[in-house]
Amino acid sequence: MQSQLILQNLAESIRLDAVETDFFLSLLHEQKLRRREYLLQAGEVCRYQSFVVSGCLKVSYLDPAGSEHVVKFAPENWWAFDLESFALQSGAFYSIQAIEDTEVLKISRANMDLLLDRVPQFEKFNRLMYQTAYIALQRRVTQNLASKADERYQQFQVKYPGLQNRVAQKDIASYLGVTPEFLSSMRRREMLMHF
Amino acid sequence: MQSQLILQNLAESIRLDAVETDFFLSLLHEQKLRRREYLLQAGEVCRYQSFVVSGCLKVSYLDPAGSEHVVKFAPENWWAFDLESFALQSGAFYSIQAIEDTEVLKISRANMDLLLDRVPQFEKFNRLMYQTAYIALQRRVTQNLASKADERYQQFQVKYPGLQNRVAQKDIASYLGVTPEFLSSMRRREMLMHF
DNA sequence: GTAAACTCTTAAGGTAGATTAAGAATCGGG
DNA sequence: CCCGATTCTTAATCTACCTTAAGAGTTTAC
Repeated sequence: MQSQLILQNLAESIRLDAVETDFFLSLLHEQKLRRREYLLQAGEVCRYQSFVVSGCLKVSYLDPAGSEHVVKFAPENWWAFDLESFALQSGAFYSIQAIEDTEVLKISRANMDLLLDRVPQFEKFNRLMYQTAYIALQRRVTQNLASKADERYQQFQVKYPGLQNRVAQKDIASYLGVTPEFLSSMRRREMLMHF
Repeated sequence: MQSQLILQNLAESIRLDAVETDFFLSLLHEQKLRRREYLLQAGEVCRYQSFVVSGCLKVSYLDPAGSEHVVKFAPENWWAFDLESFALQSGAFYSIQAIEDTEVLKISRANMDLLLDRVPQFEKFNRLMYQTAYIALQRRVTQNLASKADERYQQFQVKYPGLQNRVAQKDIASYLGVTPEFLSSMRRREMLMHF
């Protein structure tokens, strides 16, 4: 199992000893997804919290009119799950789909509860994850209110460096909240400006 | 002290005995604000978590270009604080201002820590508050992506029933992410449709 | 390996919502 | 109670972004 990246990720917020580390690793499941395969479909209960080891996922919402809105991308070293559905074990609002062949390590709700019980450190990890998620979301809301499409495009490039070359234009457009046609024309204008 | 409403609010998520209730109440501070007075200014550290007993607050963000974006309203029975600033004791991103004469009950960060220590029930209360805040925000993001100004106006009316008559049009416009002029013309269209 | 199905681009025309301006209504301070 | 400052409205003009359409490039499926 490719455990190095996830341990590194944990180490950013908590410190575990060898026994705790092994216990944590024993609770993980490995899963490989092909491009376009779903990790979670809207409506299902989100039973796992997933960490991306390689590849890339997209988290998106299908509105009643049938158009897709990409809410976030999760390339390697990102966590992806429907927080609401995982916490309440209710039907998921979002779908999670692989946009490249992707490998994830995931932990079930039951195992996470076990972990919280046996290794109290994870309370902190969880709390920080919630906090970070909330703060990131808040920032995105206020930025979206305050900036136009081209500024949001720049912010996307800062937040996800290099990802523009791995993700379909239409998905980037959806993330930015514009049509693919408009993104295309923004990109052209941007290129022309460099000559 | 007007403690009835806040106890009722707590009772929605946790159950306290008489001793715990008294201890909780002993940690609260009362504060009265005049219309236009600030409870928190952007940049300050948010030292209190505040509950609105009467009146109404607005939480807003001043973008670099100097225009205001209202993020939420807090009429009676709502909590208001800058979650990020309160949690990390960092400079606040948002300002909180009274838009009517307002009475709040607030608890300091230190007292909240004390409370968490002595009455573990509040761990749950806090976790639920974070969770709810996150979920509400997430809903707002996806709704905003998926709907136009007039639909958002309807959603505002559902979320804050009766508030349209208490809040300035310009603040509602800012909350919806449109100009006051455009809100005005939406309202006119809406009225005309009823004849 | 080729047809069908997506995806990206370009361009023309359309619309939601911004901007500017100016008058009417309302509010707030002395 | 009055005057200045906000706030709300209406209307004209403008712009960011959408829609539709169509051709070129790229994947996918058989």
